Amino acid sequence: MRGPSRHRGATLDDVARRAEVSAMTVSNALNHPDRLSDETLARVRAAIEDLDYRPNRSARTLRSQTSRLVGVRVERSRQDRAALLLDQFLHALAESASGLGYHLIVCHAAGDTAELAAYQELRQTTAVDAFVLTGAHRDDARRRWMREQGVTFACFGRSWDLDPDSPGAFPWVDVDGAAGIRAAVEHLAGQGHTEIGLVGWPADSDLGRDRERGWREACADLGLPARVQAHVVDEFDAGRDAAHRLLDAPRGGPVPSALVCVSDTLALGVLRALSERGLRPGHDVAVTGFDNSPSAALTTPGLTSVDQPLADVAAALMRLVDAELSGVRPSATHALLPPRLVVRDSSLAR
Amino acid sequence: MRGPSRHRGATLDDVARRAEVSAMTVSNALNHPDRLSDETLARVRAAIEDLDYRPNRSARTLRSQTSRLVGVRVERSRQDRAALLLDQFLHALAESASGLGYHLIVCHAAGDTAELAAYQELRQTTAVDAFVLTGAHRDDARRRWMREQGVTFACFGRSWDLDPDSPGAFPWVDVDGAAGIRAAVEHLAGQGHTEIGLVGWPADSDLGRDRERGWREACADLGLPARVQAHVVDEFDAGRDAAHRLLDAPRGGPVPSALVCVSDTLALGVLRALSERGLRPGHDVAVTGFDNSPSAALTTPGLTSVDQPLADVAAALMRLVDAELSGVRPSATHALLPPRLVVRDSSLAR
DNA sequence: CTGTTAGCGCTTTCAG
DNA sequence: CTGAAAGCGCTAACAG
Repeated sequence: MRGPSRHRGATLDDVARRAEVSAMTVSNALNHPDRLSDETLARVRAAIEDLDYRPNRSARTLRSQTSRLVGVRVERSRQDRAALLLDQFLHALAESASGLGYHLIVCHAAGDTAELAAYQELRQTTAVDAFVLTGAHRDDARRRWMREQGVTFACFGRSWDLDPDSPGAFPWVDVDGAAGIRAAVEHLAGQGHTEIGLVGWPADSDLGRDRERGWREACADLGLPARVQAHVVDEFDAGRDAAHRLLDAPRGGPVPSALVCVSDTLALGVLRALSERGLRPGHDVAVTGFDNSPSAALTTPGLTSVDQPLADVAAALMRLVDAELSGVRPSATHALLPPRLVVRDSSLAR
Repeated sequence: MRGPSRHRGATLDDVARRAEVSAMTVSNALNHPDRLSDETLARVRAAIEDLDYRPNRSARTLRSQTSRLVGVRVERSRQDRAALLLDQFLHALAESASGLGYHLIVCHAAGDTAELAAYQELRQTTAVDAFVLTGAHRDDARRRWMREQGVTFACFGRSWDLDPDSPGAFPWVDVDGAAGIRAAVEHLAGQGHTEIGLVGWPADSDLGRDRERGWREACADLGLPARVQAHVVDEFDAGRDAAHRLLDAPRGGPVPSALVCVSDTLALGVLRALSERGLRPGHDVAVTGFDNSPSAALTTPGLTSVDQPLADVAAALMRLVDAELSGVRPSATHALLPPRLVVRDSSLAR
């Protein structure tokens, strides 16, 4: 029933014996099926099936120096920030990886130096083929290291400081933050809001500047002022404080009736501030977030938020990695995916 | 500077040559340092250092049939449930693993059958040493499979149907749910509540029954009635509907002034219901959750919740796995860890 | 305490 | 299109 089962499953030789070919032919059936005649291929495949044969990754890696393992760092989540979506992203990445015959190997690291050390260790000990990075910074030390080492990688987060066609360009996938914020602004304008404020990140954040641009451009297109704004770090309390400041309308400035936030964390902080001021979200001040984190759906009132297509991001990243590892010239080395606004009560008057 | 660096780092032979010993001695320096004289050990270690040598996992695995890789499944998170804490748990697990010289390899699976298939694949192709399972069920097919295959594993979630000393017992780590709910009830009683209701899971959930027991026992100890209760699936809307039902006080029954929920998902649903009824959380009806998910801190008002010590759980799980793989008889094959109540505004009168 | 031999399971290389 | 030989880097088993 189970064939000539050795203790740990069938080997290539077992399959070869059964199919009455050499081990090499079985290997070719797996890796270069085009090299075999149809008849032989069918016989080998039947034998593989019969014996429930799976190639041993260690042996393969040892010989071919390629592991079909992709490294990914998992960061510690912070209680003062909405979920990092790691849950969804990692699942999606694992799914896409497995669809292409890869597995994910996880590493953790406390800081930036430790991150590189962890990657290096994974390269040296485990022959990891590639890495998926999240959150590209400008002038990212990680991508410099990857390039130096000649390691394949792809990044969730675009290259802000490099032209996509420049020699330093690297594969990335990102979500169009400006478009997401624009959708939020348009939705709010459709609700009749005319003074739409922004709660953004500090100016040194490329991601934040991109999202801010969406706000500014959408307001301009709609003929609305884009003047009420705050720029704070991505923390709950910072969002809360910012809302208080903006709603206090310093120096008799305009009072926003809607606040667009560049993250759910900030938006949730804004909702807290509204509560503290006795204002009703949606009714008195409309609020939108970004990320569509689990909290957005579960808080009360529900938080309107920009949903990132994480499954698509993950799939695109794995395709890029696979293309590079396969030596295929991919049709594009980067992708900017459109987000989708999920409307909930925090931005509706009733 | 970099020694006789081959293309992909130094090998055992490189180190052996440099230390003027045999390859075997270098191997022993790594795996059985007690077998070497102090003098030789020091020389080998210096050579390892000099060459920045790291053992090749594939070669080691191929030869010794042990990979120091631990498999863990990542599930898709659901938008209608509070974060599964995968973020925090996975990071903690990765950290504990790396402290003991292991790495985590991720697998995904759509259903229960697919899960076993994924584990089997990881065993056959990648020689994964052990698995960490989450969420044990009664009569769990996964642990039966693990046992049949002779695979090492440890489970986040206790064995409900087996005596810890019975032959079928397996290593597990869990959080004491009853104690967590008890803490919530005691806190509410301390706030003056005398009719404390429960929003629990269906009776077929062992985990839910355990938490319910905490409520029942705490109420009994405090001389309070434990009579208002609902049992629903773990979804936001189910919690919301349950709260409406309980607060409608069917048949003129008692109206609870506090609701203890067995999950944050349910508690967040309850908060939504309060809002729909124009009731103020904490002031009119106190609410507590379980998990201390990110949403608990970020919703308004903040949700009082039972925090699970995930870092401790992860560390204990990896210790169990390591003990079993090392053939060490562990001092205990399971651990029940105490949770900690985090009090926020949802359970405070002001 | 240290070294020799052999081979884990696969794929690269090169011949047929 | 198929196969034989060799060896990836390491460690188990044994010998000295």
